[in-house]
Amino acid sequence: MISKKAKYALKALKVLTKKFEANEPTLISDIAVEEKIPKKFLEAILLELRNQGILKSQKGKGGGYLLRTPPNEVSVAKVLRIIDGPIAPTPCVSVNFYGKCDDCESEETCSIRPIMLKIRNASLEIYENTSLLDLILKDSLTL
Amino acid sequence: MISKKAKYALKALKVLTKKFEANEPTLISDIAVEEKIPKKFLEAILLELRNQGILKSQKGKGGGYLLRTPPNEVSVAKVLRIIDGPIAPTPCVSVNFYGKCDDCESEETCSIRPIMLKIRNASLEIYENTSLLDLILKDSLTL
DNA sequence: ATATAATCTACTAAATATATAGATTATATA
DNA sequence: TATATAATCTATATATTTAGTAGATTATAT
Repeated sequence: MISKKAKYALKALKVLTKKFEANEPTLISDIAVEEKIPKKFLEAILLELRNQGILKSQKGKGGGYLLRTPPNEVSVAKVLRIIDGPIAPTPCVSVNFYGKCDDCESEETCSIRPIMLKIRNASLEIYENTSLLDLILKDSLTL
Repeated sequence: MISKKAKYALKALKVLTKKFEANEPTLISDIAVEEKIPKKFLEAILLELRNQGILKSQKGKGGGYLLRTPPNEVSVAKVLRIIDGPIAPTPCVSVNFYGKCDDCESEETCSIRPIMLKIRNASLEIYENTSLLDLILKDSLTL
């Protein structure tokens, strides 16, 4: 399961994706209301996305948040890694958060690693190749 | 990420799969030592697998745990659902643990649901079609 | 009767998830 | 330059989950 935080992040980014062409900052509170996200919690999420280079922000009147890059250039994988960490099901098959499993003698002989590798590959294939733009395009298609 | 508990469960089941033909009970403590799993923690895991019909047990001397059914009939999906719960990334796309997301107006218009559905399908395809027997067969191949 | 091995009951500690409250800082604009 | 605005920072709070541990009890083979 992805966290509610990650879901909130994707929903917030969806809003900013829809407003990307307009190039006008969007208020945290507007996003919070529109997507039913607790405002203070959303603040922390957007700040994190900004610090990791996904968003840019503007303080004061007329301020708010904007995507830093075009939405087709931001993958869902990137967002999930920032908010939830590893996408892989075990540390030993993670690309960005690799870690040796403390109960494992060797990765070569581990019997559960192969299936976890398959899961990781299948998940990454989808998450890496879906951009924020894709999210709203699919959105339109289902209407 | 799957929990360490789920990984322990799969490793324990791997041991029991290898010993399935012999039809002799295996001790909790033997599995614990062999797979470097805290014994008391493993006890709880095996009990859960037994209560859910994956294992059978025998008390007293000569006792221990055995697989209830042939290992090719037990999918990794079944094990993961018992130990970790849902395989799906969100409640709204879960087959066995479906639940409405409290922040969502409608599942039809949700923009992140389609990608989560894809992830679920890809994961289930792998987890459902991999049995305990497959785990050790792949194991042998990599030796 | 005894040793064995699973089972049951009851905790514990640490980490993570999901937030909330209030003070501070930067900025546009009147 | 004063003011309102809106993001940012600091500090908690609370519940749940994770990953265990300890010790008593029950069933069984010999």
